[in-house]
Amino acid sequence: MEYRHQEIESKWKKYWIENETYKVNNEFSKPKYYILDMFPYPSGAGLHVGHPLGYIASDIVARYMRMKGYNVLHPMGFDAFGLPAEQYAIQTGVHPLTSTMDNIRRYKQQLENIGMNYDWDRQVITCEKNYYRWTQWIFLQLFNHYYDPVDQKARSLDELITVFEKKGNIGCNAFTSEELQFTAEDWNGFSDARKDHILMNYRLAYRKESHVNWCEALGTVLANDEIKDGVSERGGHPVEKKPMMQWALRITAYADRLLQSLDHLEWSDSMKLMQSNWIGKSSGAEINFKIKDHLTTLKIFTTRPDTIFGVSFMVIAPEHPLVDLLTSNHHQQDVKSYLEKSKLKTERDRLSDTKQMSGVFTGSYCIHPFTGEDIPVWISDYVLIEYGTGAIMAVPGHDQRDHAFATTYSLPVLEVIDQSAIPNKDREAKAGIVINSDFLNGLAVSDAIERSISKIEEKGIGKRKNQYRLRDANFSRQRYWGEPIPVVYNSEGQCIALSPDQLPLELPPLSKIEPGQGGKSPLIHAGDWIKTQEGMTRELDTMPGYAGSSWYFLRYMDPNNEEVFASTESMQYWRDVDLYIGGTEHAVGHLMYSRFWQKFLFDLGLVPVDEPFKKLVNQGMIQGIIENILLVKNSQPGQFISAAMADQFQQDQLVAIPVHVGFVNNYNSADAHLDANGINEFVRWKPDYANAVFTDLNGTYSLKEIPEGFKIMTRSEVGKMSKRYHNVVNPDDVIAEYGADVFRMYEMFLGPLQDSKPWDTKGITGVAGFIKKYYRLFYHDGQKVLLSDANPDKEHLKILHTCIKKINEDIGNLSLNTCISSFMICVNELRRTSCNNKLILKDLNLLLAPFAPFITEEIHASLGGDGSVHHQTYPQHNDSFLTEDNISYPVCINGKKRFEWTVPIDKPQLELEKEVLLLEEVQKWISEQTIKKVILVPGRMINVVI
RNA sequence: ACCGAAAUGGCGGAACUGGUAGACGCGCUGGACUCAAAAUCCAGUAACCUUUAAAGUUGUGUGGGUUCGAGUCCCACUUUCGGUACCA
Repeated sequence: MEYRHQEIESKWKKYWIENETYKVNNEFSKPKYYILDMFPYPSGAGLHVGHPLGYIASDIVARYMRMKGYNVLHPMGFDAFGLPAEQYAIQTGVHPLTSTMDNIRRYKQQLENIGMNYDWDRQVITCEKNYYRWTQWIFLQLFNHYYDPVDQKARSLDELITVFEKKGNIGCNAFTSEELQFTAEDWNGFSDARKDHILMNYRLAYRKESHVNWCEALGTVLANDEIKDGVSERGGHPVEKKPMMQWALRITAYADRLLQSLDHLEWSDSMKLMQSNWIGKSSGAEINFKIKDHLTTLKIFTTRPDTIFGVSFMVIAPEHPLVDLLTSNHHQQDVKSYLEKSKLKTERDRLSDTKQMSGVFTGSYCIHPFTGEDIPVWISDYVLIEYGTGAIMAVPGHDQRDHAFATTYSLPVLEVIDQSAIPNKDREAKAGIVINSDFLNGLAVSDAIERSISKIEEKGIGKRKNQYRLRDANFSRQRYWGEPIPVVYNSEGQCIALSPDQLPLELPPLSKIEPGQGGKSPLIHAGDWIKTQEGMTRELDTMPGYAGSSWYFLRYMDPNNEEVFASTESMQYWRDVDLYIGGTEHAVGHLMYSRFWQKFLFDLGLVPVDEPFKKLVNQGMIQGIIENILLVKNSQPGQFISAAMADQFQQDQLVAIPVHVGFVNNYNSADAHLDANGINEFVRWKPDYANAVFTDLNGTYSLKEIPEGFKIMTRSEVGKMSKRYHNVVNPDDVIAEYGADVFRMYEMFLGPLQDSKPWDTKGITGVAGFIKKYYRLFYHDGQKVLLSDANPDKEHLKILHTCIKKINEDIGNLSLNTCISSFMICVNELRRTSCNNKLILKDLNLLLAPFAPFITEEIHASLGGDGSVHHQTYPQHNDSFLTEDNISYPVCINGKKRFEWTVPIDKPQLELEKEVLLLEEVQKWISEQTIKKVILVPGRMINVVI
């Protein structure tokens, strides 16, 4: 009888639920281990084979740690608010809550089929009000706190108000985005609205004007994802940047701490580097340039104040508030048309276009603070309004892009650093001696930077400043399917937060989801909900996707608490995540926001540690194969050509249309194609192409004329597995065919956890064969094998303990692919030596349990074991079983291996060195040459150098 | 454009701090069992040169370098993947 996985899996799934095998209690006497996966967004396509890669790995580690005696917290939940559900609702009318809950049910079932050991009583769903109530609560805390950079912590806004009442803000260090000064008298005289406006500059959750992607034709704000090639993906309408009042989180207040505490984390260096580059700290100076014939100044930031004598023009961003003021009458037209062009460009385009610079002269000049010369002010979109002050002093002599710009518009290039003594000099290198620069002449760059800053400060025209690339996080979405922001506005537009006891502010039901006028969120249609009884108006924006995911790991510690987001007691015990596994796609966004929230909550004394994720591992992505069919652009009625003919066309004449991989024959191979059948399926799926024609090397045919054997080759590429590419592979079919244990082990066997790889089931029969062989150690022809109770012999102990040692080491390194190989080797060896020893096989079964939870549970029971196999103690190897008598040395001549030499393991090194030279194989190579030296690495190799 | 990662047989991959390149598995070839097939088991399998063997040569994306010795370290580059609200 073969191993019948379906029967056995459903039997144990049921047992585990009935016996609460995976129930997690706060057992404070045991050491804790918290292992977490990044929870999924429950997409309509279901769980795909890429998700479980990390989930299986963490499931294995969780089971392993439990068998090692830890109290393991390994929860799962759902990041349930998001754009796709809303888009689906717009298309189909199905309410996001309905579709989301359906998807969650499906995901849960799929996860259980894989044999995950989650305690579902701890599940967190971000769109449920008992969860988002606390997301709103944390938002209120952010709203009611400011940041004190001196004490490096968040403080209550009430304290700040008291200070303002007594002393105004002069000499106040609170972190702020406005440099407005006022006295206590000023403050006390301000209107409520004015005070409210000023406090917005301090709150950690605040409102400000930011730029959004506005699509006039669709009447809505678009996510970057909804824009392709600068136009809306839906309908291809133009998209432009538009300023709108938006909520934002003042993450920049925490920039330094987010950077500093990276050092203490067990994250990969590349991950820390990405985070640190994202924060992007740079130091330099902020300088105010006088504007000729105006009273205002132009504030710029530069990291190279040493090159101030090399400034030949200024550049401001097209969105800069001084654009109108600086544009002279004569230049109105040019500026206007330039602004319109650049509005349509995405930020990425603006940064990518480094070869083709564009800009326009304003007609105005700044005055150089030291030379008094006139400096023309230009507008260019290579300067971004969101970074620094949105304006720069351009030094084309020592900055690549300024140089490109100067060349394009024939502006002067001044050299102020002598780099003649520097090899491989590059324009931007901070090395050399300053020249042509008055008081800076003769100084080295680093000294000149210091000197110039002191001079600038002395003159009162600027100051030393650290600048961060990180910018405040936009927290507003003009969407329905997100957490409502718990604030209301009075008739003067003053913003008033709800009190915590008014939470949760529930998302009102909406029968129809569509944007309101002027880009308002669909909540505008929520009728009574909008106005409170007191005559206030509710905030209509909702929170972004990352709100709920910024703190969910805390809720798992105490998921059903009604009084607080999690009790102090439970947080004291679980503290932080010991191992966090998730994809690199969250490298900066989610991980940065979570760290920020954690630090904020830590400042408030609400969590015991200020970093949430001690150790982080990024699993690779399981990619899909995207199969495309090539359409000739602008062809009527639509001509598809075989990819074999693509070279007969210009690249930009063809459009690749992703087709459902199910239609493609020999998918993911050189012969991937659509045959007549596939073409028919394709047309049924995309009826727009019913009249299209299909061309291969032999001719062009309409749908009805397609001859026998006709093939239209597809173009295959590797990419994300996603609903939008119609290439999602579900684990369900694989599990139905081979069983969950095989699926789990195969995903691990594919390669290192951290690597990305395309999904392919080619090798799965190897793992299936392993499970069958394993089963046959215990069952043969439907009969239980009679196992021996004797003491195990030396050979079998060595086979087993070699494996135990390797598995323990490899799980520690998360090298789970090599674990699978080790199991295969072990089982092959035991079979080769016809092992039927019960003690050996029992330990092997324990060893395998975290990887193959079902079959090992079955075998544990059949061996008469107590309770669940997953509650047993994990085997530990014994070195005394692993000793060897002999060792085989590779012998190299000049570093190249020539033969192997087996010697007793305790042979002294000196003897080895002597005897090796006498060997026939060595003599052969020496012949007439002399021996220069012999290198012996004990236990590893011998190299004879001649 | 920028940040990060990766590249090893026909394929997925192994090789811990520089020390036997290709473990394990897939695929392929041959054999055993079978009337036959499936399943299972056994053997072989980097390329090249010698038609066997032995021996040898070349080989870890490309080009250089360091070293007795490089898949591993250094420099430059190519391609692929992931990310990007954002270079001062």
